[in-house]
Amino acid sequence: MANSLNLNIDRSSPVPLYHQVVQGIEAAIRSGNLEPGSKLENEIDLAAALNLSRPTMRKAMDELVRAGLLVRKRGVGTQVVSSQVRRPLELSSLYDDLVARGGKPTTDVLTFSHVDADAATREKLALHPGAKVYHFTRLRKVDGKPLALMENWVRDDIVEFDGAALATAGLYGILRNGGVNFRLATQRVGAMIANDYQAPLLDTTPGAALVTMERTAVDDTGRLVETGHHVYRADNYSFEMTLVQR
Amino acid sequence: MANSLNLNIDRSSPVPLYHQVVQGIEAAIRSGNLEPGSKLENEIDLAAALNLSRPTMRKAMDELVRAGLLVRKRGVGTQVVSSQVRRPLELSSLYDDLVARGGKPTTDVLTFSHVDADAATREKLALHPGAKVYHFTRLRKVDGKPLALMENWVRDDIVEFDGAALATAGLYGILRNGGVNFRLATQRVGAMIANDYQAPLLDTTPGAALVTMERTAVDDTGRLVETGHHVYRADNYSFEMTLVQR
DNA sequence: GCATTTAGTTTGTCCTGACAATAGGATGAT
DNA sequence: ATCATCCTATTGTCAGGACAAACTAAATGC
Repeated sequence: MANSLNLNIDRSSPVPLYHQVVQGIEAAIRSGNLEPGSKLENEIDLAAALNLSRPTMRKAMDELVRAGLLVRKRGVGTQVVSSQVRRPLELSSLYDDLVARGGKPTTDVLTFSHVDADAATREKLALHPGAKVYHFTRLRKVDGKPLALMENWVRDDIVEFDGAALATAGLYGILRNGGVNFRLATQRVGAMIANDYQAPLLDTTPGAALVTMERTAVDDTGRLVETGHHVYRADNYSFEMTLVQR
Repeated sequence: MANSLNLNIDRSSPVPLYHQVVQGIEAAIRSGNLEPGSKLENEIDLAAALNLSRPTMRKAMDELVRAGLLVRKRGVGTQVVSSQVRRPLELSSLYDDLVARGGKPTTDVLTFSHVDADAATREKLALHPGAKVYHFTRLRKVDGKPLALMENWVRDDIVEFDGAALATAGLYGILRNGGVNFRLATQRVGAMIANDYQAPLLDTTPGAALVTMERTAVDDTGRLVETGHHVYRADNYSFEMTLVQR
């Protein structure tokens, strides 16, 4: 539709050009300026219009395809994907999620200790026998209502921890401040029944459905930094994700 | 570690060069030939060793980084990520998953109908009022044991459906045979308690934990082809995924 | 001995250019 | 009118080069 999408590319900005394009197109889509189903101009013309090379333009569109916002077809063109598609799965913590949604998260630190890692934890974090970890359980509330019960184990050779800090900042925030750059995480989502310990903390009854999530996070040096087991009230929380065919 | 990883690149193959590299390195990692934590040669030398250009080599490594198998750091190098990392989330059906694992899946078609889409379905598939859809429920078993109860709605203007075909082939297989090229899907994973209808079908008791999954799939033309609501026994199934920081 | 600078290595970004593969419509023959 | 063929538009793949930015480690100065 020759929608010339008037983007501003700032060549003096430290933000890479392709990323500026990603942000621009994403904003145009989310604002409705680019309608779902509409066709974009072809790569060559778009690149020329913005004074960019085709590889740069292509890299930007690659990201948007991966994010599930665009669909490409050889010989045909590129199309904005029909709405419904939300943000893809990102490596962010629940705390970040809640802050982004405008909720007011608070955290109760239920237990905090610095202990020898047991066999299961050593396996998950690839630690030597005798290594110690921080182990703690937290209860996350939003606007006073309990949402998640979290149990975590963190290597002790990266950041000095204390229980008080955990009450005011998210785990990932503390680790990032301590110089940890997260790169990837594996997580497993399942379900279980609330037991007698969990139910009162989450303000529900034993036997209620809970969503479970286990996650292990890796930093940019390849270290397994943190592993955790979280449970959420099923009526409050679910995991949404976008899968892209490759 | 100058691990020269002896790959064979076949320039006459229809498989893109960068993808051959992806497959080669992935195989080397999964076979243990490239150990977790070990460092790869730098991009330039690797490209030269395989007689490829650096952009091609880079594209291959990009994919592996996204897949969570490699970690890169400017000025330092590229490293094989510590094991633990399984396959990332892909757009495949449960049927495909089970076949890949070597199980013997069978399917009972419980109900099958061709009906007017209700408001909720029209919203999910972006259909006009009065449009019709195929609606069916299936019970998926592996080696005779029930695993998943699935309820799906499919547009009726793409592929002609009949209940018998569903008993022998997976939904996605039928649609793919009908010319549908899936591109992406959004799904939401949560939990619920088995009710009186679900429990006997899944060979469990009312009140047991179930994993729920809702999915809507989009094809390469942007059409919302299929939406479904599946439930799994929590003791048999969970969703595993790899999240990559961008 | 310690902090600072400097040089080297490696990945990150960006460019120009070229050809291949595919889809879809236009064209032409039957 | 129908079918096969050609043409065009568009994305997919690949090459080679250049410079920037970040990190490491060695050399330097105090």
